[in-house]
Amino acid sequence: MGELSEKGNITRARIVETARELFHKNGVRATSIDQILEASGTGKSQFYHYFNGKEDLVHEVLKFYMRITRSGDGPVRVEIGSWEDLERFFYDHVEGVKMSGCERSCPVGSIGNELASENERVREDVNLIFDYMKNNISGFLAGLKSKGKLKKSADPDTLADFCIASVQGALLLAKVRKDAEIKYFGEFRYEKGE
Amino acid sequence: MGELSEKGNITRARIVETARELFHKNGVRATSIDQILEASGTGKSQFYHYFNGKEDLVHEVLKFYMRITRSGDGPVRVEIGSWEDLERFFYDHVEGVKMSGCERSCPVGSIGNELASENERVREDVNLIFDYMKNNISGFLAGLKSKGKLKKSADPDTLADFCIASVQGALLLAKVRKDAEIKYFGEFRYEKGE
Amino acid sequence: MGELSEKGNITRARIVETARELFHKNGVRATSIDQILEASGTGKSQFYHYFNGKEDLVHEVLKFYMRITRSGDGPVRVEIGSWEDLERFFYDHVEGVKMSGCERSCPVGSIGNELASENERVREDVNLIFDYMKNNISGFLAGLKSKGKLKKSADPDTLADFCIASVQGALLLAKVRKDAEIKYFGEFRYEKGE
Amino acid sequence: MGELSEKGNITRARIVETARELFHKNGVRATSIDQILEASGTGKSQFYHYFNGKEDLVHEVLKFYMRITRSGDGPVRVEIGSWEDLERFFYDHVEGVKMSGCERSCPVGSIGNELASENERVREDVNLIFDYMKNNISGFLAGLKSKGKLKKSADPDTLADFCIASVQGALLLAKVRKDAEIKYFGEFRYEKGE
DNA sequence: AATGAATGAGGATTCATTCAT
DNA sequence: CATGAATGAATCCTCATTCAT
Repeated sequence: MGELSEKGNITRARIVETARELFHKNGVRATSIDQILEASGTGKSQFYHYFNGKEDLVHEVLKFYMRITRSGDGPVRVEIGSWEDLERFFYDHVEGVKMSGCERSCPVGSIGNELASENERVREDVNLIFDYMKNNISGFLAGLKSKGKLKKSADPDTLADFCIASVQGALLLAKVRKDAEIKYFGEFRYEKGE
Repeated sequence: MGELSEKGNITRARIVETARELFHKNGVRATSIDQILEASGTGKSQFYHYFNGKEDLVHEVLKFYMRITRSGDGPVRVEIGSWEDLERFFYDHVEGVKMSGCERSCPVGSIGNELASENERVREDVNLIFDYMKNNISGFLAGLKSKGKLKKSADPDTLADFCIASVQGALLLAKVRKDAEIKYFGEFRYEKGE
Repeated sequence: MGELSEKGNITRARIVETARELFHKNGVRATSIDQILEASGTGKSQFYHYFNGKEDLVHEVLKFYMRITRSGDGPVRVEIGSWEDLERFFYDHVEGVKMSGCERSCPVGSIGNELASENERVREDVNLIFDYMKNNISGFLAGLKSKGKLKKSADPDTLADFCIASVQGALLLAKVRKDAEIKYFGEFRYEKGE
Repeated sequence: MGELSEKGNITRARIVETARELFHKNGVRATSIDQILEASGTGKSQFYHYFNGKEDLVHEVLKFYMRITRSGDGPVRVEIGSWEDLERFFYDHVEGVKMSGCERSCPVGSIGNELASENERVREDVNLIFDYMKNNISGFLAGLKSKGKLKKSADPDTLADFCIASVQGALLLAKVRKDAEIKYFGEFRYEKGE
């Protein structure tokens, strides 16, 4: 019933998944299409049947990240309803880094860092993902604030940005240090305090 | 009197400076040596007279960042002796981003993000720079703590890491958003409070 | 039914054949890949579709020589069943040199001479070809000896080596002299005598 | 009294000696001028003060070989006055190969093989050296013949060529096999026989 | 939907050689 | 005699992409 056959979808998905993995591991520019096709066991020009080019593939990878971020199927759960959820949001990220032997930072942030200045669509894709997470966090904080459970001076938007930035920076540090011992996430807890 | 003639040093320095600029603007992989040589007005193969290869050039660029970080000649002053200094440390970074029209993040962090996993020397170079900044900050905080001017629960090392990570993440966010309105740096101020 | 399509094989074979010719004429290092591709009328980067690099191409060329040596399809017939065959083995080589205007020596020996010290695989390839020829000769001589038709003191292996070496050296001399008047091959005949 | 100062001659000689060594080890084309200058500790463009170019250097190296061949200062003594001398001529060559771990063949023959077809002067240089050795041998054999100590059917020139070729081929074989066990040189002894 | 051959521009690097001092 | 910076063509190789089947 779909516009693509089942098998086609599978091939396509395999390409995206392999690309996602290699982009995360080595970066976008450091990953050639040939590499992706070989790693995914796909014939050479299947690629151009499913995608318009490398840029399109990057877009698809980012769409994938957006999807699992929204659905909660990914390693980072971003539905924030409690301080515990927020803390878990931090530690989900850390777990991801640890699982890679601390050799990778955030896959979305990395792509943003590498391509945002030269590719507007990529920039927007990454922005959307960051914004989605940020809104989830600021929504939670705004709720707290409306119930008087947050310092008056605290601005939910500002703090949510702070969370996103801290996570991105922390993962980069972990990669550069090859060490994911991140202690400062606990600092955010102070917000809770009266 | 130097080990290299004056003229040689000039050509070499011009290459490093141009590379630094282009690496920051477009990333290392996105910058070809030809581009660097053309932009620096250097003949085609002077490059290999002065450097062993691209990796060597990246190393030189990072050494440059280390040098200006230590000497304080760069846009970011990293001698921290007061809360004002710390705040200025944050805003120096932000200014750098704004000056680029928010199209760039931290040049050092970017290189780390792009190459740390594939190039151990680069990883170490970036690590050294981060550590230098971190130590300056934690030194200041430790001084405060010893004078009882910091919360007992606060750990200088942890908070210094937090500062570095926040800055790195904030610059990435600014780039992805094309907007450097970063408000949360003020949050760090709370440490001062008793 | 083959593992490569017919057309692909043709392009690939054309590259190998052109390389073989140019390697023989000018040497391996003196022959650039661009030259090969231009001479074979192949698009610039087809080469890396079929070969892993120049070394791989040299290997293929040597495999080709091994093949025609075994099959007897080449200019040198190496099945030795009589003194006439052995003599012909010498003169086949000489004919090859003469046909090139005495500007080339043995294509296999040349490659060995140029690359054996830096490339183990090439060394082994050349060695295999020499050994194949040597074994054919020593087999013939051993047969003679068992029938008492060779001097007792004569060692088939030693004499076979002698044949190979003489041919290689003779072709080199012919090239250096631009003259293929080689008379001494007749000397080997003496073995026959009681 | 010479046209070049003593020091100049030393520098020049050092370049030639280093080139000779590297040409023998790796081949002429595989040896860059930079390599030679670095290995000889010579400043970059001293080279063009003493030589007209790489070709000129090759010529000088071959002249060096000619000189030590004539003078007998080299590893191969080429004055042939007895069967023992001739045998020694063979084994001097073999010793040279063994000393290099069997990784090299004849330095003169190698250069001839690599460059004779593209460089007439080199071809002539190599030819001269081969001819000098050949004449020494044929002179000895002619003397024997005139005294009736050689088979009537034996032609001194032909046999001398045979000697040169055998040596060249044998050294190539030794290199390709990484084994300098050469037994067949004894075969030449038969000439002595009645 | 699939195959893989073909394209050609561009990337990093090396080289022999010349020039300015 | 000596230094080493500068040149630019050439070399090997990779890449994203298109074409023919």
